[in-house]
Amino acid sequence: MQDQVSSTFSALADPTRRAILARLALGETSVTELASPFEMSMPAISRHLKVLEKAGLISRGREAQWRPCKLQAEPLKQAADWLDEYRRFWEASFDRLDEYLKTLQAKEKKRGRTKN
Amino acid sequence: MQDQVSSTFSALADPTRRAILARLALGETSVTELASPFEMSMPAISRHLKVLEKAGLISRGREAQWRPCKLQAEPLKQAADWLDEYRRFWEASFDRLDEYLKTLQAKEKKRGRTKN
DNA sequence: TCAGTATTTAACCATATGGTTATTTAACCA
DNA sequence: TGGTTAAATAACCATATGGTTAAATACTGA
Repeated sequence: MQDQVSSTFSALADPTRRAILARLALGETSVTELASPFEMSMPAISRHLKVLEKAGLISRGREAQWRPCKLQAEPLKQAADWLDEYRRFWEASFDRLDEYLKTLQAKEKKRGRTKN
Repeated sequence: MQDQVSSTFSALADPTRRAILARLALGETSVTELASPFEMSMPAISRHLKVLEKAGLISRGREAQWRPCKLQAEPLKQAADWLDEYRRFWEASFDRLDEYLKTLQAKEKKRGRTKN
């Protein structure tokens, strides 16, 4: 299989799955209720849930004939941590970013090659 | 096409593309240099770059026969904002999370159905 | 104009993804 | 036991993804 961060981002790349996670943020619930907002067959939802489960984003219990799903946020934290490395790029103004890159290059003692 | 957040997460789901972004965080550079760390043909890299470009994660210039790539962080911010909605789930201890869910349910004035 | 370098595009292939309907499994209830 | 509900699995299909090699394009520089 692939690495954790890849499978997390991959799971999050589908709007249906993100909507499912949003619903689970309100508390755990059954597959049928998770499926209800979508114009999609149960097997389709079932497979989305399998993707989320493999990515560690949900866990499933057993309660009579229901298989309640529950949000597991740890992989989201890892994804957020990855993104956080780039925070300075969207927080800095363009001018300040240029400054930052110049500082970086100064530290690298002109190895040439990369422009700017 | 798909929505912005979907194409961003989708682009980030590949380790090669994340490595390319990591390199671009050091400053803009050519396709050939971006390709050098990988055991992969140039066309493969070229297509990864196209995915990143379509997701708005990079922009490309023209300088003689080079097409320098540059990181564009705005979509990363949107992805981070999406994830941030779930921060409380990984920051809260399990006990505190349970408390939070109970509070939520209290507000909902027992509509029944969802357990916990 | 011609040769070389950088990059993209074309054509192809294998596997993954996301959906469907039909069937099966698991548990409840009477 | 048999009928009902919840959910997963099987079998199938179309399209997307990620790689390849070979060819085309865009620019440089003599």
